[in-house]
Amino acid sequence: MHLTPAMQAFILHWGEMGAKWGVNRSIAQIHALLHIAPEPLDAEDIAETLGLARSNVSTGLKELQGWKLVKASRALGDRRDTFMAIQDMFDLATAVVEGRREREFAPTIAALRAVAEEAKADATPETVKARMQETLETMQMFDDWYRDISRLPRGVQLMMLKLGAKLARFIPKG
Amino acid sequence: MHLTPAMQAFILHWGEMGAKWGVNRSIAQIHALLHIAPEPLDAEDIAETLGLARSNVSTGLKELQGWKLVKASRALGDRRDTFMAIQDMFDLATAVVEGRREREFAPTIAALRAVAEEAKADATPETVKARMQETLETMQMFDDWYRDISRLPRGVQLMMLKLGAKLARFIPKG
DNA sequence: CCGTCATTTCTGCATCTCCTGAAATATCTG
DNA sequence: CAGATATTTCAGGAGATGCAGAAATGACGG
Repeated sequence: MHLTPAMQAFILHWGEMGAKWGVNRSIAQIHALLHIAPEPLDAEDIAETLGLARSNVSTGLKELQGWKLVKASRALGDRRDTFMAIQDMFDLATAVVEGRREREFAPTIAALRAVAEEAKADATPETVKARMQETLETMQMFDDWYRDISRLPRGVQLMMLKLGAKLARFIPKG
Repeated sequence: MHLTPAMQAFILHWGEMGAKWGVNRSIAQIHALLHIAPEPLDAEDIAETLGLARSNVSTGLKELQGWKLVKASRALGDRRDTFMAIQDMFDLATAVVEGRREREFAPTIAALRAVAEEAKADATPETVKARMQETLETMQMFDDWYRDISRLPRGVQLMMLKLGAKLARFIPKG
């Protein structure tokens, strides 16, 4: 697939952003390419376009599918897969947040909960135990909030986003 | 400073979490230690406790101060700095989010805006330009939302968090 | 202005991550 | 089942990151 300079720049920036957030740069670039691509691409095409080894693209695509950011499909009577990124930006954001929550945030909360429990048994000072507990509770509060919100219908979520700070007006006092 | 097994475990998990989110593991550990420490620690103490080179602790502390997660202070008539992490968990979360927005999210939006502009001039296909535009607008929407919310008083923010999905009830229809 | 103590910068090395190309495996066709 | 095509796995190497220790810089007291 031919890339115009602007498309190259887009992919580059997307890759940078990924790198800063702990995502492999190449994988982020593959995602960027699929994100702007008007039609599904096959792995070979991606490898050529981005100048990556075919094998890498394979691994990257697998990972992106694991995050549910990319879907594979195969045209009838074709032998190779073609790949497409989630189209809707809101769905994309949801998938990313949900993925990170599930794989990184939730397990950390669970681990810290166990640690806080362990602290009760060993010689950990009271003040430290209290800090751990507070940490845990706040993280849990954020997690609960996210899970609450994520269950709402998309339309309501969008509304809340667009209302932004104005929402505060409708909050019951006290 | 002596670490009980639970404290060690806490620091380890905090470090792991940091690593997954693109933060240097040692730096995350330094932060974890300061986070649970009941009183301010000096750099020497941190280095010993975590088994890091003194120089690395220095760099790490500088970075943590840059993120406004840690404050340095010096007792009157003392020659060495002591360090303390933000105490309130909500303040911590705010500092992290604000830091990332400022350094990583906002610059990316700006870069993508420039790219979208560039795309108008070069041979980028219409569909691709549209995708870029949509991407930009959604990212901007999230950013606007965050900036809106971040300006509200802490009490209101807490209220919104605790209300969670129930907030949807107060959203005006339409 | 010199000595002490603390901090920071810098250099080289160890480790880890990531990528490539080759080999192995899987899938489909005739 | 043999051949063709696509995908995945894997071992090795290149490059990036992170760390320790040495050297340089800075701050303060006398």
